[in-house]
Amino acid sequence: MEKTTVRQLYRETSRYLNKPIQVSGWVRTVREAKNVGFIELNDGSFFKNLQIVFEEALPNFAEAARLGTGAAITVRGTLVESPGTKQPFELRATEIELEGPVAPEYPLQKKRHSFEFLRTIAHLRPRTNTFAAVFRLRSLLARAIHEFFQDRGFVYVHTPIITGSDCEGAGALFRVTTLDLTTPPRDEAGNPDYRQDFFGRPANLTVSGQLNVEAFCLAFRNVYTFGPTFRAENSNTPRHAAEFWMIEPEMAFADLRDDMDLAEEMVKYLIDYVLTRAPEEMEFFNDFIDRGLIERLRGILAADFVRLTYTEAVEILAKAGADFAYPVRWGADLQTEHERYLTERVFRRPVFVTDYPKEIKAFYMRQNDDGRTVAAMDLLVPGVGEIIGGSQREERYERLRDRMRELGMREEDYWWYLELRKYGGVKHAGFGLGFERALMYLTGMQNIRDVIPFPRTPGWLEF
RNA sequence: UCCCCGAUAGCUCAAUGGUAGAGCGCCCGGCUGUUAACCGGGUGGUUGUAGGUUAGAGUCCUACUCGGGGAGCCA
Repeated sequence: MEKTTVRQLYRETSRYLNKPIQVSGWVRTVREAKNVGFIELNDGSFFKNLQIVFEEALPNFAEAARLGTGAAITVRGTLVESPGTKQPFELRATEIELEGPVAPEYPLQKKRHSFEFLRTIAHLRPRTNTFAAVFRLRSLLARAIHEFFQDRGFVYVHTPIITGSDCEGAGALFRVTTLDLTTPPRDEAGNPDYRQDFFGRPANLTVSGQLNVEAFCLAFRNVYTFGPTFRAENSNTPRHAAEFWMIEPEMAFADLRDDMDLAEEMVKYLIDYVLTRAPEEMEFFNDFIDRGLIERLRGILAADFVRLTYTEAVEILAKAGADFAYPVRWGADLQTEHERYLTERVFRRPVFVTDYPKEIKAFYMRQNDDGRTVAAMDLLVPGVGEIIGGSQREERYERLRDRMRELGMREEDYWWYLELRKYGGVKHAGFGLGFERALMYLTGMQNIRDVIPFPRTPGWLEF
């Protein structure tokens, strides 16, 4: 008797129909009458369930009828066409073997649970429809990202998780130490003496792999990172987590236009990839999470992304006459309400905003000839907001050094980053894509905690 | 971190400052193919935590914890 998966049964039905097969999985629900019973079985291989039919002739009919939601079983029988309308076929069982019983207090019911409750049982929630779909899509999206870049010759670089620099000052840092925090060794000034710490200096978890990946960019030409990043900010929003994953491509001999071209091509590639490869999951998101999702994503495949400068954006917003809580003013960063207005009301599609004032952007962004803006770009998408932030990098040694001095940065901390500009430095550009934000955009899920298997947020480190 | 709202049975929610309830789940029974199956019965509580006000607190007050919405920071 052939061991099969539910995925195989759905994808190659004719091969298995009217043949004896064996499946193993977890019970989603049991319905029983006096002498016939039904089990919805999910084996983890496929989004949809397999209906098991068992009748009085089954030796352990009573035991099967008492199976609880969550129990693990192996079923042998024949796959037949189903007289019911909700499934094309079903497994007529000749044998049902209990692999793992389930205690009656199993918290997952067949009815809908709130996402807030399911977060408190993160070890069980992947067994629900929504999270099975979310995390299969997460896996698929990771693969799509690698395929996109590797197919285009990009080299995957593992940048360090532990760093000695605070990279661009992008947010609060998690300190990494082996010092005894109750009685740390002290230096002459009475501060903790990091010379005696593991690395002989302060160490932190990375907030970005960008600076490191630039070194590889200037060797391999086109590179990308894809890994975890950590921000110790006390951010309590549906879009922030303390631990998240980021994709950071970097291209040599490329300017801001090339950067936007890559970002647009990538976003469209990812949409097409998940629509093609996970149709059941996407249909589920469309029906139960975000009505209109698929139509919206298809529309984006066909649309050209809008590209406008920060200065143009400010003009549009100023003329809009909308009632903003924060006034629009050249020189101030765009507020969330401004970004949403642009992408959701004015253009109704993804929007690149470029050439921001240098004062509100990072030190490494390339200074424009106007002396007051830098070659930066943010990609704003309806529903999620900022999903990508990128720039052309400052490749001119003196300009970069002077900007760092203006900002009071310690050059010696960035000696190797500056050296990249001395030894064959070329124009180059890249961006950062929040992996979870992309996943939210593609699934319609509205809280980042619900697209991370075991999310870490301020005050929450369960599991 | 700031503003607003919330926390009651395993879950989702009711309860005028006056005896803590319902639906679902779970357990038992019934039902000839079910589809969130259905029908009947039963089970189920330190009302988030710690204080306070009151003759009396789920209800009012304070702090804290966690959650939701918004903002900031950003991906």
